[in-house]
Amino acid sequence: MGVKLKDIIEPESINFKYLEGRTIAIDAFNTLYQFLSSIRQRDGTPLMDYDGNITSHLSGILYRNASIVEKGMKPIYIFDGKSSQLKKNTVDKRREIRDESEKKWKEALENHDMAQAKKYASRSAKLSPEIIESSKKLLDLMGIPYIEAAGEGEAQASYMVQKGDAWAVSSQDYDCLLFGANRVVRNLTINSNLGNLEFYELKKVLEKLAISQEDLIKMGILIGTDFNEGLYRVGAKTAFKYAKQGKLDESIAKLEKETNQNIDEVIDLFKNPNVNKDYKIKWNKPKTEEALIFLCDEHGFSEDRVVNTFSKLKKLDSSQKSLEDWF
DNA sequence: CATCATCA
DNA sequence: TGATGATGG
Repeated sequence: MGVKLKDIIEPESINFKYLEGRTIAIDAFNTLYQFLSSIRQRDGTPLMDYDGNITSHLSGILYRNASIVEKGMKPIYIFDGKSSQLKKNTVDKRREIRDESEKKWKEALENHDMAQAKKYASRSAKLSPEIIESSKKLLDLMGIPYIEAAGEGEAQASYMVQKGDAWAVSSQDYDCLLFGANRVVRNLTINSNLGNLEFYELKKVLEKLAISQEDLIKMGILIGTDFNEGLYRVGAKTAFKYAKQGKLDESIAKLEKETNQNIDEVIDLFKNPNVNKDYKIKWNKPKTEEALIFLCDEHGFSEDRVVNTFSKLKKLDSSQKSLEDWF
């Protein structure tokens, strides 16, 4: 879910042209959840191969990345590492909702209510180890690099933008702004070019609100993050009001007292996140033959489609120098 | 979600 | 040619 900052920050509207030639650090778990929840049939059944393995995520990765690369962007995927103990409540709550949704999905199917079935099926999506492994394998075959975060994927991606190794983070969550990512892209989907491709520049966000990065972190904490419960009935607007009134610290103190949480730990998690600083990024030549075995032979994809889609990946091969590298 | 076929 | 709905795996 992430921190709900939407009500106080205005996105810039951009198009793909703006992202051409840019390295985009994509939050892998965030993206995989989107694919798994939305790439489904009308009754909510995900795409599957003959053996019953879920393949929705492979479909999403294949087609979206081919398009991203064709448009001249350079994607890197960032996978979550070990999640913080502070996130335990959030993780537990999500699992509960998932399990509940799975039951409701089956109930809806028995009642032949397809709309409800689809709704609850999408909420029941979960990332199994097989899904994560097969996603990494496909990225590899496409020549797209991925990195394992030490902790939170968003923290790692944000660090990489700060270092200049990526130009922006792509994630649906606003948490990256708390982690200090200079640039964040939302809604990076193929059909987002007309209208809803959102762009946030942290520096401009802070300037416009006239607050510091630390203020933003504290506001996020008052609203509630994956790592702490927020103050009751405090959303983005109220938190911003507190910032303007100079009441952030007293509100944090109140939160600590009322909910018995150590907020210093949460602030530290955002300011000094656990990140992997030793990573390398390299785009490789796509392995089309191997991909055909993996996707078509093993997972039932159409050969024509895979061949056609892989032909869009040519730009990625860093051994093939592009024009700008020559000058 | 992304692609494809179809229809105006 | 672009909007719409079914299909993909």
